[in-house]
Amino acid sequence: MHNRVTMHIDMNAFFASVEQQVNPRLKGRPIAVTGSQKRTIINTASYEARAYGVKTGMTKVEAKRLCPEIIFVQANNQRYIDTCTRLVDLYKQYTPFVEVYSVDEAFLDVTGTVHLFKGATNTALGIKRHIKEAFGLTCSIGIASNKLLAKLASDMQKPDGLVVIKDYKEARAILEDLPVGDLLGVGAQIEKHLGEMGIKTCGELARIPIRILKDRFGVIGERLHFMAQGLDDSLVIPLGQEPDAKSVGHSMTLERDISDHETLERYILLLSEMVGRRLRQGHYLGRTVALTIRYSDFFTFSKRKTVREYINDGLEICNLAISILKSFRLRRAVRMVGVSVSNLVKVEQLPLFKKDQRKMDLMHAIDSINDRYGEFTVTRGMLLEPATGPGVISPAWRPSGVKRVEY
DNA sequence: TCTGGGGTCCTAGGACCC
DNA sequence: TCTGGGGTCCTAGGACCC
Repeated sequence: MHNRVTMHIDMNAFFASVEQQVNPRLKGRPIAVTGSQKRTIINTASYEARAYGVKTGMTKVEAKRLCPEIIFVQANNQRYIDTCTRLVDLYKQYTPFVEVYSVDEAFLDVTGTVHLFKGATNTALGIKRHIKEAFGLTCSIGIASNKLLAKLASDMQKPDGLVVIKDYKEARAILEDLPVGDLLGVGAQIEKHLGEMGIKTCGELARIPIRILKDRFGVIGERLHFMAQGLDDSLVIPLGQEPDAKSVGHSMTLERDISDHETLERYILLLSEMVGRRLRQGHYLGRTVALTIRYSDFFTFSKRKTVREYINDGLEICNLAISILKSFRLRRAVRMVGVSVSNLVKVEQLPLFKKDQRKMDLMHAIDSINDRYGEFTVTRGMLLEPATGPGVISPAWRPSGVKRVEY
């Protein structure tokens, strides 16, 4: 078991705080960042709004009911991406081992550098002050000997927190009464199943023999056993060393439910072009295309098709997706449609055949124009009206590689 | 103006092959 | 003429994360 000085930094109410920084009128007020679409949800609520019970995932109507004076702000993705990128630059002044866990969270392995900043606590205080000065933002920092405990620690004090878990003795004391649901990887389902076994806290979980957990929960049962004791040997994965992507996809909830194939196929083309472009940007090709459909009653399912050749052309992706659509009968109006490509390979070298080379050149030319002037300046025609793409950046966004999405 | 969007990992079952 | 047993590839779906 490694013992690394690990830090988890969690930006407090990130999107909302950024907006309050940019627009002083919003400071101290209950605000909520939402998407641009008609059917959107609360992405982040400011602490002022959270005091009224406003939470991520709520509809605007719900939020308004809880807090009539709430101010809705449309997400500015580029702003959050820029801030995140600059935050990472700041972290790099403290250690080269920075893992961008999401747009508002990062792990830092500072084992080798804490001595330069007079210890772990002072390093964290320095980072907090540095962020406050440069961005006007607050964060919660957790420090411990591994990622699991560091993340638990950063969760213990919000906003503007700093919690250090010094050793395993202290970790065990914290874990003893900690609800199992607070562990990373324990969601509502597993929590419920554990509850049925009479296990509510990590302390209780730690005393269950590993074999029982493994029989009941499989692979994740083993992890539960170790996590309940504060043990975690996963390493901080520094920027640029992330594993290759396994899938790339886009989906969109339509403004209103639709039933006709023709309209649906146009959305599928739009989504396929978006996916293809991102694959090419990341130098990926894939051979499995999945089509996801959500009906008006929220029933959601997906069907996929695997082909022999690797592809990353939007039109080819689209053709496959449409052939999937045609392979079954729609039972209801469609609320959401998604296209994703998996079974990916990363291609470092250029294609072998002249014909393929020309096709690639064309696609790259189109891509570079789109890079400069925005998505869908140039398309293969017949696409939908502009501004139909996703409105809010996913919190899982990362500043490098294929996950880069800008609209 | 009911319920977003981007991912990962795991499981289970069927087809097919030797 | 009562039915093995691996292994791989593929599909579908669920649980979970931010």
